[in-house]
Amino acid sequence: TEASQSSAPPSKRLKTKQEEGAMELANRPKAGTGKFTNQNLPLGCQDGNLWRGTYIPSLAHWCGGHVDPWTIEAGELRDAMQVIWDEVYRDSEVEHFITLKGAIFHVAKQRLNEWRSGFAATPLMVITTFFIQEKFYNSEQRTEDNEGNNNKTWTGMWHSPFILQTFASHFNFVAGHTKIPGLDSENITARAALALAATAVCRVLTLVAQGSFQLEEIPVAGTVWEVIVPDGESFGFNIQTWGEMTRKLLKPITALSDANFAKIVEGTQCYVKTSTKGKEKSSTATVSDNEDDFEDLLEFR
DNA sequence: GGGCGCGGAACCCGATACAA
DNA sequence: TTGTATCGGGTTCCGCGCCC
Repeated sequence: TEASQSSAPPSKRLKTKQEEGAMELANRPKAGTGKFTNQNLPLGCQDGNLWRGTYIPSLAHWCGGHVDPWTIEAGELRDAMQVIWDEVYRDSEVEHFITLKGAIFHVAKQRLNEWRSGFAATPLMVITTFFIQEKFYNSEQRTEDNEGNNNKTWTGMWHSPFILQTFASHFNFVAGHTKIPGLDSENITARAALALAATAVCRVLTLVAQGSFQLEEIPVAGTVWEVIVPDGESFGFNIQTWGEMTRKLLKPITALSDANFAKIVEGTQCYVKTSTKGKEKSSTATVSDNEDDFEDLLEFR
């Protein structure tokens, strides 16, 4: 499988011990909170770290594939969950029919929310690091780049380390995903994830251009920086503000040849965490300076 | 090498904020 | 109100360095 050949399997934290307290809880949300938790999942599905180590990555892998990740219809998501479930737990005793009201659906959606919020958080961190390292933050340049929502400025975006690093966080999240024949998962190419990554970077640069992105130095031992972004729908990473951008980007990304897309993925590999050896320090040291000569969104060289 | 301790990443959950 | 997304931080575990 492609997973087994990946040179960088960032082996999710392994759960060696079995869940002690997960014994006999009813398939019902915890009293009071009304929220499902892992404890409500079918007994045994977390054994061997299958749930977090395989099931969730496989689901995110599917979500990052070719569909608009903002608008996956619940029924369609459920169906995909079911197919993945049947495959991941094929050899174990754990059978389950997933329902829209059940624990699996809700807990998995929670994990998917965190998957998507990772797209929002990564470029914040990356670009913050960039500003600090390059000491750009206090210069006036940050307001000169009023690229905003202008798609023209996004030509050749595959070269941007910001986007590649953000894209890489997707591969870190889905590490451990397994082959799901029922979803043709081997041919899923993370195009939606790239669209999300590009959108997320665009969001942060837009915040910077708007002056909505504040860096504050926290006076403690050592130097700690805090990123401050205002609350509110227009500043967040959500479908209302960024769904359209994602959809627009998804079109040309979908139209890319497999070969060219593979080149992009290859470009992310230096940012994908490796397991043990050759632990690449994912610094931003390779920020390039040739951002001016992009001609076409789809250009490759 | 093997045990130990530390630092930090990953995972998860409850609280909170926000939307329907 | 109920339902959903996000935040903050507690807990667990990994990986590394240190000492024996």
